[in-house]
Amino acid sequence: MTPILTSARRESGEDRKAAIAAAARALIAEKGLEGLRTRDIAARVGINIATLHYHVPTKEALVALVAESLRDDFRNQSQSRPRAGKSGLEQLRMEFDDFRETVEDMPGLIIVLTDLVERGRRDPTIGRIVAPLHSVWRGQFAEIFRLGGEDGSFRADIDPEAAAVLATGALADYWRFETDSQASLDRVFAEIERAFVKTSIFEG
Amino acid sequence: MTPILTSARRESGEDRKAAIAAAARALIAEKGLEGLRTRDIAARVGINIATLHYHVPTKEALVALVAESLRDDFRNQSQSRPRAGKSGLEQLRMEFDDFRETVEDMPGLIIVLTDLVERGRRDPTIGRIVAPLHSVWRGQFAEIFRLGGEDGSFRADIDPEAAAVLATGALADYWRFETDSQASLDRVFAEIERAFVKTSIFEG
Amino acid sequence: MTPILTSARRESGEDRKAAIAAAARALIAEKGLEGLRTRDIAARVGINIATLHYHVPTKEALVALVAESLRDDFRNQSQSRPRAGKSGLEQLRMEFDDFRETVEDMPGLIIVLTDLVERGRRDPTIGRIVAPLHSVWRGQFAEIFRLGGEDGSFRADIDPEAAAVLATGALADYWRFETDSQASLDRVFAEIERAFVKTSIFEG
Amino acid sequence: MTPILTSARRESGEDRKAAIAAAARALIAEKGLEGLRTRDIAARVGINIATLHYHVPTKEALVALVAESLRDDFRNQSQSRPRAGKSGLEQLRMEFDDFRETVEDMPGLIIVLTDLVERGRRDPTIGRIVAPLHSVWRGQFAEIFRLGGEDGSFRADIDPEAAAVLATGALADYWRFETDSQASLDRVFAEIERAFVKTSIFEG
DNA sequence: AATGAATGAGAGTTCATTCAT
DNA sequence: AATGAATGAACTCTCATTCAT
Repeated sequence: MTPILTSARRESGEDRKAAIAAAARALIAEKGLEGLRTRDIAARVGINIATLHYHVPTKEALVALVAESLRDDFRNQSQSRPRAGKSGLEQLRMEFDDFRETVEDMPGLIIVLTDLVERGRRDPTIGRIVAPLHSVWRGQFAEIFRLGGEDGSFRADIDPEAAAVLATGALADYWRFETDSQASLDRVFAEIERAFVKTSIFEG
Repeated sequence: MTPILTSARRESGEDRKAAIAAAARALIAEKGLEGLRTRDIAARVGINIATLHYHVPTKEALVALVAESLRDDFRNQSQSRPRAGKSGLEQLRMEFDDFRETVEDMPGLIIVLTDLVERGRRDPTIGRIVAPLHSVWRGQFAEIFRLGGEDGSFRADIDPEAAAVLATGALADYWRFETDSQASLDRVFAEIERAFVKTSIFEG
Repeated sequence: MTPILTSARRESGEDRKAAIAAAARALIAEKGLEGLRTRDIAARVGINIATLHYHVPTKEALVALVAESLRDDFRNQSQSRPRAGKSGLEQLRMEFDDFRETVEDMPGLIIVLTDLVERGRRDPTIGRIVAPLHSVWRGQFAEIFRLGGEDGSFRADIDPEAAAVLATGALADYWRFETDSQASLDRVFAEIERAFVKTSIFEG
Repeated sequence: MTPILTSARRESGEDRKAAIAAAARALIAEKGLEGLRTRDIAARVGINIATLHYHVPTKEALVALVAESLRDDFRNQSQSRPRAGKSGLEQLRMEFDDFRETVEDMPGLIIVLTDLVERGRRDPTIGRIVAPLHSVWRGQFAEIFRLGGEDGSFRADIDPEAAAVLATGALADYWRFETDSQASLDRVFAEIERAFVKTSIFEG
């Protein structure tokens, strides 16, 4: 993501912070938030621990930094595909594509997110940054289901918020336990579609 | 934190182990697995740390003990309601009741489970004990959906395994983020039903 | 040495003590006095730690017990060969045979002795028991050299005590570092002989 | 035990390491390797335990450090006296002087060496560092005896390696048990000389 | 902006010993 | 004579953080 090896002797504060966030994310993905050590981050960035603390004073601030970096990535991705004019079903499939892409390109991202969310339940500082992250994701699904309910691509009796819980929950759950079997991701996608798409009279 | 009065001076090994497991579960629910300290457990049980180590030699063994205690609780609950002769839909509703009951009676249980599952992904010892736990739960849903697909209470084109991912994912996801709003649990239940129940022609 | 496996439920105090001493010696030979753990001894004897403490109240007493057991073994061995009427050289060779036998039959014995001697320098209780042990051994050599000086098998100007230091030192030193090379033990024996045996005029 | 005044607040890493090694050696001499406690070393140096671990990460590394420090001291001493052009007997006497000097100036040194050698038999890491130490010492004696055998100051039939075992063994053994009586050290020296020096015909 | 050195607080674990039965 | 359970004291080691330069 951010150039790690470029660690010139004196870098601007923002560049360093970005490098630190990247290193922290990689390490969380590897060993979990629980196993995150400031020394490991410093080593990965190629700086001294004291220097790390110069840029990011406490570990809490560090986790917040990671949370922000994560949020930014999410924002960028969700804005990269134009949604305007698409039907609910089409947008749902775009979300599926996004998810698959994320799973493949940045497998760490979701692990890190899950970890932060969990911590956010105990640490309000983190909670305030991370909670929105997940609700934004779920909110996107809710919006899609609302739209699809109206444009007729989904069931008319759909409850957008509840349906979004099913969708995000399924994807997260899949991610947590199905890491290996790529095949079943398609089956989960398919089942989500069947769950919400309007059943024609002739299929019933 | 103050030693509970129930702690008689000398107890049988099994009783002590049970007390230790209970204390550990409570503490994990409070502070997370990450914040679990052997000294806190000992204090809660009302014994010396060395005594704790006498019964449970290492922290790893302790976590394994918690995992087993959790598994036993799950087993007991799932066997307490007779499922024989019920339709898929009826059984699904029984699962909902179970879940609501768990959420209300033992809120810690799911938190602890989630925490252990997460750790199980890195620690094979824990993984071996906990992974089954979640898959058993999902397996129960899969079985219900399979049955309901056949007895006509659910859609004929249902993919039981994938549907189970939706169901367990939704419940777990709900749990993780909706702790407060009791209301929406019903909406999630309802949406799950709508997602899989066979739509009559007249409703379509 | 002492039957270990015979551990019937209730044994006489003396038998138990002997078994404990034997187990302790074996363990010291394996892991050194530093690595000696009361629990290991108990396990080896097949009894509970509390039972071990019933028979031997403290670890210090245990080490003393081992020291005594060692001393008894030494006494027995030194009395097993009749020395009367032999020349100094002959008796020296008998000592060599004893040493080789000990090295082969009870390799642990010397390790344990060395360890105890070292500890005896700090712990007076042990010192009082073990110091004699080594000085008895050296005393035997001194006696032999004195005799051999008089009977003409050794140099007339030999200083028996100092010569004994050479002899015991050489054997102990050999033992400490030459564990593997059996061959050189013979060379050490030979050199000791040459060092003290009277040189005939014709050899000079 | 009270922090020594020499410990300036901030010292260079190498200085600290040297101070740590010195403190460790003193403590080993006092209480033995078995009784060596990291906390005691830190206290003696006047630093925090964590600081001790900053410089020497583990206890094993600490013992290795002590072993190296010992080796360096030995090297320095053995190079301080010019041996060139001396006869075997003269060099032997120089070794005696060295030994007496060591015994008087750094009584701890030999105790520590003995302790490390013993531990080296079980711990390969230490063994690799310490074993050479003793064999170097013995090697020096062997070299002297070889030389003296050739230059005629020692018996022609001397076995240099075996003779070296006698010499080092005697000195080490003397050290181990005669700590107090300075007198007999001279007698041991004298006996070693008589043991190997060529006997003139008239003395025989 | 950077660093080597230092630290307080605490973690899990070990061990000889004792208590109650 | 024997034991399961309990314990105090101590041990090595870890980690986020700070200080002096």
